[in-house]
Amino acid sequence: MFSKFALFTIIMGIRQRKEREKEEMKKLVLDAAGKIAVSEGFEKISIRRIAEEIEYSPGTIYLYFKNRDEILFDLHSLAFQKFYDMQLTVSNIKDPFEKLREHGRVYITFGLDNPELYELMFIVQAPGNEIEANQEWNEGMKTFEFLKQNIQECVDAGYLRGDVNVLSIGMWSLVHGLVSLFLRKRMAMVPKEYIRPVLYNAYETMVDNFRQGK
Amino acid sequence: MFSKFALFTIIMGIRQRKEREKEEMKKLVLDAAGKIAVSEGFEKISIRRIAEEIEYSPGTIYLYFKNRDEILFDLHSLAFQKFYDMQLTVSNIKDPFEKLREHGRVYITFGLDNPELYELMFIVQAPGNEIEANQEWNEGMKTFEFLKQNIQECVDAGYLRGDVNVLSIGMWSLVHGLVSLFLRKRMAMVPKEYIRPVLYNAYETMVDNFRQGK
DNA sequence: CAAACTTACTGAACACTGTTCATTTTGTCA
DNA sequence: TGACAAAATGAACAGTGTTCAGTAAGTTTG
Repeated sequence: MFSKFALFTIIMGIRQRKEREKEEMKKLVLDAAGKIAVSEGFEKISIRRIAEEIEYSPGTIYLYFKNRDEILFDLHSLAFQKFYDMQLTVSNIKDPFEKLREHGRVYITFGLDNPELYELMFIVQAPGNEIEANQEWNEGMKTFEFLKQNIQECVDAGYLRGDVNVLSIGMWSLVHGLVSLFLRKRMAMVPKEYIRPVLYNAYETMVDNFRQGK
Repeated sequence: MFSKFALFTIIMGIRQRKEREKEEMKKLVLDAAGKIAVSEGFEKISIRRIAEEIEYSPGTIYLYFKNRDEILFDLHSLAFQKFYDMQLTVSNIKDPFEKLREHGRVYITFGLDNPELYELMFIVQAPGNEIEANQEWNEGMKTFEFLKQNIQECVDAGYLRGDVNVLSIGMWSLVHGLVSLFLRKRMAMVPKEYIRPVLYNAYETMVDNFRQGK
């Protein structure tokens, strides 16, 4: 017979393996869902379509996710990781205002280059339901805090005036408005081939006019 | 036998009545769809649900609309009419900048007071598909032109600097961003009971900082 | 007025969707 | 190998948009 300690170790080992296998299955599902989103659009992510992709039956997916919304929420979280990495690249810009300018450009670029991810992060209903249910949104808050920091620096340096929270919401809404109106096909006044320069131009015109002093 | 003229008159009379009846049926469908949207949310608008509401079979609806998207598009057009009426109320404000300020407030108010209509106008995919297919968006352009006029006045009066088209896209994106982030539950940093004042405040802080000279 | 024609409408059928759950298969341990 | 537990299945339920052969109602003509 095993000692109490050895038995414990074995049980914990099994538990860990099970846990690992569970995570691997979740990853399999999320990868498949992500693949479908990128190649066919996020609205084509269906349980049956994922099941087909990973060669499991539809019912199996429900052993790892409570419902479709949870899959979309997890996908949204992964998208935020990717976005956050991109966002961090502005860190090495010294001048706060120049940093803010680039910050917005990076945001718009991410939205235009990763429309399906952007939809999941900021437009699609499903992740919003989870956010509301959980009464928190760590993913969104983390990138919002990063923006706030930048805005705080701008206020401290005299580039901007006003409450940092309010200014951050305003700046975020500006870039989100630009990207989301385009993604949802409400930028009919701009020919498709000019969208990118026009969005950058609109953002920069706004942010430059916004600059105080100097 | 009838004279050629009398015969023509009769035929045209019938054609008109048929046309009228067709319009009435369309109105019946759109009213039902609008009712469902307001009471249960736009995503609950289904052909079967509308059919039940108007006491016709689902198939009948397809004799008056080519598909569900067309119903949502027509609903979106009706919403724009309502919005345009509200938008016009800022016309009597003399000072261009004061007008612009109020313009934005009216926009935000409309979005918060009519979330389902706002979704259809600026967020939901379906009307966007029609916009893209038709290569035009009269409804959106009309209200955009009205905003542009206001911005032009602001530029002429020295309140704003820059290209009118670009400035208009920027201002529109700002207010759309504020409203749509909230409607899609991405304003987690703001407690629900403060949403209205915070959105107004964010908008006004932005627009006031934006003001040139003075 | 009745027959012929036209228009309006129906509802079953097709191919989808998310989700549940009794049943079966697979894996583990004594 | 037998007993138990865990994992996976796939049929079933209630929905969705859309089509179309068939029926019912309305209109025109002989």
